[in-house]
Amino acid sequence: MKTFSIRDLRKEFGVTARTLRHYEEKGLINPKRQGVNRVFSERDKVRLNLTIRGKRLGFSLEEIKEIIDMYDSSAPNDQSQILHLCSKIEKYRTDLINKMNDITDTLKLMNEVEQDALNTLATDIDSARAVPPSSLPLR
Amino acid sequence: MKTFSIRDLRKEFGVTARTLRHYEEKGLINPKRQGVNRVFSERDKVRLNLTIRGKRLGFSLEEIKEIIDMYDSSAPNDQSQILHLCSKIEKYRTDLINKMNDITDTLKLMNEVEQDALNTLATDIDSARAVPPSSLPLR
DNA sequence: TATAAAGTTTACGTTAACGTCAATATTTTA
DNA sequence: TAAAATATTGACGTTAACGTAAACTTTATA
Repeated sequence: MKTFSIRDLRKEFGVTARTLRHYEEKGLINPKRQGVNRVFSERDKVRLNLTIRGKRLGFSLEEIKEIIDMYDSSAPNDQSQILHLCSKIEKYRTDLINKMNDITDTLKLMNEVEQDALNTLATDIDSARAVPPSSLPLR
Repeated sequence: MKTFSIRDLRKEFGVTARTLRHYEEKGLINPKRQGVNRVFSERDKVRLNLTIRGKRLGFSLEEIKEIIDMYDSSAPNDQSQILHLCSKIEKYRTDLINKMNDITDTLKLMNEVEQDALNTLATDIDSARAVPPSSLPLR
């Protein structure tokens, strides 16, 4: 199994060592040790990726841990735990769908604003054409 | 023009008075005054809505201000300002599209986890059926 | 083998986004 | 008109998510 140093992860993910240690403290990643040094696994990389993705979506580290713990461990056997898992999924699913709608609404608005701006630009250019420099008074 | 008290907004948006004052300090809303009391306009409500939407998407108040200032003011006339506006829109657009992809990826993962869990549940039920109570030894 | 480079722990610092409390003013209701 | 409710301005407190600096150990390199 491949392993990675803290330097590897810093470079690959563009985060600081402090951030990685912080994520370890919060249980988001779980590097092994060689003596005192941290040794990261492929699993750590996957979880780090999911963590960064979660951050982009505005989730707290606590929420992110709950989410990636869900699909990290294999499906639970206990029936009540399965139902609990499903209800958590349902919760985050509606949250994500809401965010999705927020995004499409925002994109629409931005398109309108952009069109407005570009129209103004086009009008400016047209009116500049209508009065070419040669027709301007020479002072 | 309709106006609204701080109480109105608190109730309608489920935020505290402190939050509204904070948003005012940051320039996200701009209530007028009647004496010392704040009087909010329809425009304030729109901007508050956009602020809350921005927060759901994980933007900072500073970013949110930049965004809603974009489509709050009418299209600028100055050509360089129009281009500047368009580049800002482009920046946020790619950001939003990235978030969109993050969301769809996350939803896919969650669907898989849920299916796994539900399959486990179904298998449990089936195996329970395969050995009906009547066929169990009576102690 | 001296020395630089990389990693570790400990612990205090910082920033954003409000929370909370005190003191005061105003406004509404009994 | 007295009491209760609502609002305002400070101003300090809090939490999350790291930043930063010191002191030290280990590892790699000249």
